[in-house]
Amino acid sequence: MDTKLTMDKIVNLCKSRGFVFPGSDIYGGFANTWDFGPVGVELKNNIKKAWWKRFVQESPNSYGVDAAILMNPTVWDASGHTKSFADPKMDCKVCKQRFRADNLIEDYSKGTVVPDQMTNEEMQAYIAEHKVKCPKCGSYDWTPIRQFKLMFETSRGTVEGEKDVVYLRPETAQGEYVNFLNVQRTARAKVPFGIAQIGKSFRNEITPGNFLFRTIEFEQMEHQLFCKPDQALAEYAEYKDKAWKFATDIGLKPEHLRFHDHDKLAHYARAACDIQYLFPIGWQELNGIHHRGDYDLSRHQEYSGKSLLYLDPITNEKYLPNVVEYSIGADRLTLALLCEAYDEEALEGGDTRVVLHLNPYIAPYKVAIMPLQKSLSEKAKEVYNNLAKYFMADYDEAGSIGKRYRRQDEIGTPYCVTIDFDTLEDNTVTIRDRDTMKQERIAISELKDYILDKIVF
RNA sequence: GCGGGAGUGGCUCAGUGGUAGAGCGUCGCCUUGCCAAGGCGAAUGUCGCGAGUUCGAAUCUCGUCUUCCGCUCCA
Repeated sequence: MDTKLTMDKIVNLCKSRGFVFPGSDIYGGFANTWDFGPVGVELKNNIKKAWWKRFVQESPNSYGVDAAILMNPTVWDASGHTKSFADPKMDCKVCKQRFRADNLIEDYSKGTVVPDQMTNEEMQAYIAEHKVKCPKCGSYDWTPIRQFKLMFETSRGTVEGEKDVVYLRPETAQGEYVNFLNVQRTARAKVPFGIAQIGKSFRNEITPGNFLFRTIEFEQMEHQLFCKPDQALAEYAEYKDKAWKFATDIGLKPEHLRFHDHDKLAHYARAACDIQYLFPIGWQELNGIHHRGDYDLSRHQEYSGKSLLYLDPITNEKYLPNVVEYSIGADRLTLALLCEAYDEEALEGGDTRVVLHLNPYIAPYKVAIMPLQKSLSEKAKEVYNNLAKYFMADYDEAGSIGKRYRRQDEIGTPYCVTIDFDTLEDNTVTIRDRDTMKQERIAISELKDYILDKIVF
């Protein structure tokens, strides 16, 4: 059997076992959208829980928010998205390549013209006047400039014709920035402190999707640390360690992770670095850590007209904190963990089993209860009902016992419990470990604590 | 948006003009009783959709939709 991991194998397992289905499946799908199924939603929720636990629950100076997806449109002017997230594109009619008009002008003029200051009409006139040619094929045969918007637009309005454009947020970060003082005041937080948020973002990208890797709707897990400007670089460095520790703790192998520092920085960033993961499609970004300086707070101060200065209660200094942002895609992390956990193991007798070696904390089901025979189902259901009060448990009485083990292996269930005839006599069961396939006999009364001990993050 | 491939049961595919098949999977029963065993049985398809050609279309023609792979970006 070919044991090389491919994205196809992950996609197929996800579809057949109920992790992830194509979005709008019965209509033939909808590109770059995916629906999480019964076990997928458990997995993803557990991943989010683990992240929240690490970055909020166990971080005494961090606080959560859940901001609205639809924000006052001025927020996106302040953040720079209405400008930078709408690219003026032109297609070469000869070779069918698409280019950004501003890049064409910048390259043609060798930097002597600043297209950022130009309107689309001016850019188009410039290109016509200088007969700027296609960099690829050398032709001069362009389509008109079309605004390619990366933000999804919708409208708000009660009267037809009097609508205002509003945007589906392209990132969650602004929800934390605009609530900076609200959180600081109500939590009585002292700098440095963090605001965390998990939520959906939307980007209208024409992109190769690579399954969950890039989707038009995705969930971000973000932590924004507000700190004193002279401490920002130190915090930034510390965040690299924190991000790395979380990635490895949740189950990604260090040899599949690496740092990647950015040379070219986004308009808001003073320093930026990614952690990349070795996906089946190669090294790709898993999360980003950005030192954003006071860009965001100063812009929001400017556009809102509200002071966002922090008053240090000890030194009485007044200043605009700097922000260190740590952001990771929940869907992307889910994909990475599926890739990491996926294994095709050769068994004695030439058999193979597909098994997901997931961290027990994030596994969809913690335990599967299986009666050896259907005549034992009453006792088995009793055990199941008791355990289901504490964590996700599965119940399976269909097919041979071996087949049921394999089914649980494929969805990463760390423990399988079988109820046999001895159980009726002495109230003990066999518990089998997913990774080692070792079995041991324990009392029903100890089952709950036995499993709870193993599923701590 | 452009170029190229592809759409037949849940999955993988066969079927090139005569009103749909296999394997796997699923479900039920029997058997077995701790790692995908075996037997019997069952369900699931207006062959992506819409026109056209034809006595007759999964099969030929046109259109359309969806999806996958390449071109721009990013968590």
